Amino acid sequence: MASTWLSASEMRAWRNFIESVSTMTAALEGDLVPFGLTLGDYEVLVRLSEAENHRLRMCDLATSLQLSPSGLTRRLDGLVSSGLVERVASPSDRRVMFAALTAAGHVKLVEAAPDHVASVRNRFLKDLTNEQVRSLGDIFEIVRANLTACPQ
Amino acid sequence: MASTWLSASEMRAWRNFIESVSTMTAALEGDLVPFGLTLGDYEVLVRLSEAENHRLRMCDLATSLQLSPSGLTRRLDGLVSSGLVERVASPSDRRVMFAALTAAGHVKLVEAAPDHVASVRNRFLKDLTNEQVRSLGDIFEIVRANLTACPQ
DNA sequence: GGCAATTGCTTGCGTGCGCAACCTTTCTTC
DNA sequence: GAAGAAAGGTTGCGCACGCAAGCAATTGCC
Repeated sequence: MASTWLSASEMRAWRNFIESVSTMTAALEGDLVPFGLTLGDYEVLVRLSEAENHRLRMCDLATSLQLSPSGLTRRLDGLVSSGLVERVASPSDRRVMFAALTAAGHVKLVEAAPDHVASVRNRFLKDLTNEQVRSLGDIFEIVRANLTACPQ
Repeated sequence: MASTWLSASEMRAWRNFIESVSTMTAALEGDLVPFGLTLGDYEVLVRLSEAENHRLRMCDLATSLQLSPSGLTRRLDGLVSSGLVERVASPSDRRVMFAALTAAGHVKLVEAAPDHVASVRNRFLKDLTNEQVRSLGDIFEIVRANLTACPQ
């Protein structure tokens, strides 16, 4: 059961999964090009739109996006120069910067979201039964829990 | 059913999935560091080891890895200078180059494989039931089929 | 209260990769 | 068989990101 090799079933799951991930990511990325957005950019907009006052501390945003601090700084540079996000200094702690959604950023998100959602459905969920979608949720909830529990 | 938004179940599947992917990739990558290998490098060694005569044409390897031609050229540069892979000119078609596993490359793969497999199991499959693993295989087989069928 | 440790963010550097341009070899078409 | 099209690989360039170092502000400890 727990041999040093993968069983046929495990192998099948792993290979199909790995293969799907890269292809799907590329497809989702491509679907966002018409909006001038990267998948990464889109994620930023989503997190900010869900946050209180449409703003988040850089470090919180970074961990939420699983991005290094420098990575987030650079990604934000792009979004700021596109006018979708702005940096706001915190009055209470002068070390921290907030990333804040601008009006234009909110508009852009509202504009792109339906397409992106359709994209997720088309590229990912389309041919799955409700039962399979539910199962998917269960499975990756377990995987996620396991990953966060892991000693790294 | 096919609204412009994701149902709760779809949302759960999507979010857990997306979150898991990046974390898991980082973890698998980290587990290979002791061997001086990248996940990408490891994939190259696997493909070559499975190929006839332990060699593949660059272009075939590139598509198999979902990598651009230039991307593969660079990745191979690294593996060649590590001595794990060598470039072999094709006698029959002088445009093509083979990427061929060296003896050292084979040794390295045999050395790293058990750890990597354990890594996949620990980070991914560990807490899943056999039924869930089977289901995972089913699901991503469908997803893969859908993705390859998609107009891009 | 003052000095170290910590936290938060940014910058310099290196790496990996895609795209476009390029060269070479082979295939196609007449 | 010669000219154009296509296929296979590599190189120049740019971009995104991680790591280590650095700087500023805050917290902790005595």
